[in-house]
Amino acid sequence: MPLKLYNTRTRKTELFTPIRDNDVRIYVCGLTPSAQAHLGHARSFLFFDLLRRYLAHCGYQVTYVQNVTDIDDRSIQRARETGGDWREIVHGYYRDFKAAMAQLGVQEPDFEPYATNYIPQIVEMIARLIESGHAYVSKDGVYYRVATFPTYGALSNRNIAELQSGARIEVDEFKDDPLDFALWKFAKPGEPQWEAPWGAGRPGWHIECSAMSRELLDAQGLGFDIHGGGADLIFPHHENEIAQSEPLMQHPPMANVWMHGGLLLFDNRKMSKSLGNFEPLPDLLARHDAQAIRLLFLQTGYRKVMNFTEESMMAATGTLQTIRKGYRALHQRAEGRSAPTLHATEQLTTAIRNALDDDMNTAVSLSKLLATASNTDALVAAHGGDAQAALGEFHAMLDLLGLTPHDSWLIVPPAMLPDDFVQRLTAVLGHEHVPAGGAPEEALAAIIEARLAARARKDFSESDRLRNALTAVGIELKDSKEGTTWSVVV
RNA sequence: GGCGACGUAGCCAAGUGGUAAGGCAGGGCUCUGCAAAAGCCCCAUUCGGCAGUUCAAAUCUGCCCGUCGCCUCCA
Repeated sequence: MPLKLYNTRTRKTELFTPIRDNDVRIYVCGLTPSAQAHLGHARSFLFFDLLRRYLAHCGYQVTYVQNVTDIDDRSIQRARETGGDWREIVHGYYRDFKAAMAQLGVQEPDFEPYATNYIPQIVEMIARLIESGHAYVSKDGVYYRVATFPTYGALSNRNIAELQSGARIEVDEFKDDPLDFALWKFAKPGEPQWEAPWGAGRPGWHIECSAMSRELLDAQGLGFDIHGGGADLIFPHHENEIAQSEPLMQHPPMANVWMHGGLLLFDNRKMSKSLGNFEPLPDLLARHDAQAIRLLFLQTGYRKVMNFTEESMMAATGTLQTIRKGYRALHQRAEGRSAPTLHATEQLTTAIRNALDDDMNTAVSLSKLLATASNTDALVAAHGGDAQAALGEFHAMLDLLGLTPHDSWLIVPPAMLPDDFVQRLTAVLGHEHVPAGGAPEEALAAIIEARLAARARKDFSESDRLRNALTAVGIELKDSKEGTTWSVVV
């Protein structure tokens, strides 16, 4: 089953066909690090990370570009407010963002261009737009003349006349038309600036993406394969990118497939910098398992608006446990086996591929994975009893979905005993089994040993008394054939 | 006002004409002294409402109700 993707440009789900044989080129609008990144950003980049993984899995050679718009009005304003340096502000937020992405298992882009490193390309593109009559120099900057691009609005399904009558477009005395947008903004005193033929200043938002995608993915102007971003970028950002790029191309469209991720709501409202209703990503990642966050997003279609709640986060955490248990069970069965003969059946792989081929239906693909995780016997049986092969397939699919198994999945993490453990234990049991001044671990070991001795002589009332005592101080015991283990109850 | 998305069990969510995936939570059973773990099983005659098309509708059409997004910086 071939891959089909929904294309915002045509408003249809279409067969995906690369422009250049096996070579797939993707440009995703990255971050403008003028504030902390939030979960909405994570959702978007997590999705494009998955898309990239899947395209690679399908055998394509993928080039993935994700830009950094490191100069914008907001970061300048922030620098003015705090008295800091705009570069430091931007780089600080970006560093946090990168760390969060790494934690979420998002692969590094092949190119991560900073807008300020492409000023010459930006200036050149603006010059060509002026030459060709698509842009004009005004008093406070250079503007794009929207009226010169007849198909403006095609991506977002709007028409120019309608937009012009819209009451919400800011009227600017230096623009010939309210729809026109800035390509270059002349610097006011004290603002960061770069030299340009029309006057020193900085690039407007939008032009950096046109210039950098051209430079890195499409020097010939033949278009590239996929352009992605959040749904809130469709208008005006992507519309403007098209207007800037396509007049200078050999063969429009700028990008064959335009893909947009649904926005994430928080408390039923859009997360946004301006509304301020979001929890910074680093804070959220400190509270929740990064893989559970990835899993949470896999459960919902990428184009759907999704509402984040603490409850759904907890559910995803539970689901992740199911997956880890399944993996652990498979791993145990596979141990000691030899000669892994993969490709025995690959039923799971086929099911997951079919789901992803259908416009990246992660919810269905995940359900296939979960059916396996909670019934590992079936997967092993499908591999003719070869647990090693079953494990290999399961592992590969987890990796494809970005839920790469970690060694820690195989062990129950050693819990930390609370600092006041001995004290609390003494309060419950006295010094009966608790050596005074001993380490918490020793005290616990002593109790466990005493209980095992009681069990050995079938003194179950004593055994239960000790279990209950430990329960009272928050320790849960588990008896198994291998011995007694404990964990801290939260 | 224009454009668009969504409304499926307690919660999340898949399903776009053939009789409701999956997860979380909940319940039952088996097994272990108890407990936990594990395994097995149950959990929507019904898809916001009302009409209509059809042999057949959660899926198509119309109207209505509700929630949200874009149209302004935003993933």
